[in-house]
Amino acid sequence: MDRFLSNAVNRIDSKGRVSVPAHFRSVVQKRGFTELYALRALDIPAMDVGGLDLLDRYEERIAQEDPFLQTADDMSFFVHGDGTFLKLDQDGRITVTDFLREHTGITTDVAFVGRGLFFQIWEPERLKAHGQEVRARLLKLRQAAGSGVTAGQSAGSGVTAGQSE
Amino acid sequence: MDRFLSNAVNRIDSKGRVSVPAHFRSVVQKRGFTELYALRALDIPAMDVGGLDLLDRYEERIAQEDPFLQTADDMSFFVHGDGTFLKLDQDGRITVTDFLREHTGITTDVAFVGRGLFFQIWEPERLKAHGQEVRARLLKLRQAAGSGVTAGQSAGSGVTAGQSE
DNA sequence: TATTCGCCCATGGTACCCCATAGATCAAAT
DNA sequence: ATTTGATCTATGGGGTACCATGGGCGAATA
Repeated sequence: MDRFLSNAVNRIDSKGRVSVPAHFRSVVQKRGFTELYALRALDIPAMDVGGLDLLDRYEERIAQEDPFLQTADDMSFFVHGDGTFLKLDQDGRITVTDFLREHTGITTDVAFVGRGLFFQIWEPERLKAHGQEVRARLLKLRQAAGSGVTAGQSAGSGVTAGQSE
Repeated sequence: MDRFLSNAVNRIDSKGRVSVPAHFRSVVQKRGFTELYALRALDIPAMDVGGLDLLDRYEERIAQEDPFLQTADDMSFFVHGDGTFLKLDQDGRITVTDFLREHTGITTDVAFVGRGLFFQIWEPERLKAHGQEVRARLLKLRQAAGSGVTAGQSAGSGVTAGQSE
């Protein structure tokens, strides 16, 4: 399997390090990532983490915009300014910096959530709350639109698969 | 990686010096910048810092304007008249001049923000405020983008709509 | 002369390397 | 099925190199 799947909660040690789940590490290796790129998610207190391809994809998107309009500038500000590299140490751990803590609210434990081509980092309690919100939204969506909706909507999303515990 | 990424806040010492983040310095070297140019960003209290290519970028923008309009002349004046060199000392520090302070509002601390091919210098509090504005605009953009976005929105991740796959 | 600027070194903190260990997981064997 | 043993994984800690920061000093400048 070369997709990020399932989720796990690990503890931050006294030096501020936390193990990336072994399964995720093997995916990272299989996909040939040498560095991890982490980005603050827009409207949720989580970091999106992936390989350089994640960054490439964003930069391609930015390139489509008129480089002198505000939108392109905003996007670059977001992708470059609110992004960072996470270095895996030799034991497969990352250092949880203030930058990560600030956006996520992480203090002592880190939740890792597989999302297919990338994964996310959460503060465990907030993840739980968010999971319930997502579930409620999906339920409402299905009830509103009838039976065929689930398949049609989840086509480009991966939410239904990745979020379930 | 040879792009300016992530952000950091460093303190100005009693001599008016501040360290450029080590990661940025390595990018400067990798990209072969022999000198750093600092230009006033157009509509924000920040300095754009980069190599010669930074000037090219600005001039390209000016070229887009009608040369008979005042805008082009204003821009040229602004860019060429208000640029400086930033000299890195042996320990990778730059001196924060009054010129920098004036445009940015910097007093005791400097925020460095990666922007891909260049980086920016901000007063930390103003940066934070600007970041919130940018995020709000991007969020609005995504919500306005239409139906395909719904899934991407719960996926919570990026500027682009189709997040996974 | 007074001030600034560039170069040098010192230091505390942090990030990274290496190794150790307890618990979990899995396999084979009884 | 239970037990036993080998491997894998998360976690802890020691040591080291790097980095941000502070300060000294001499040369250039005003």
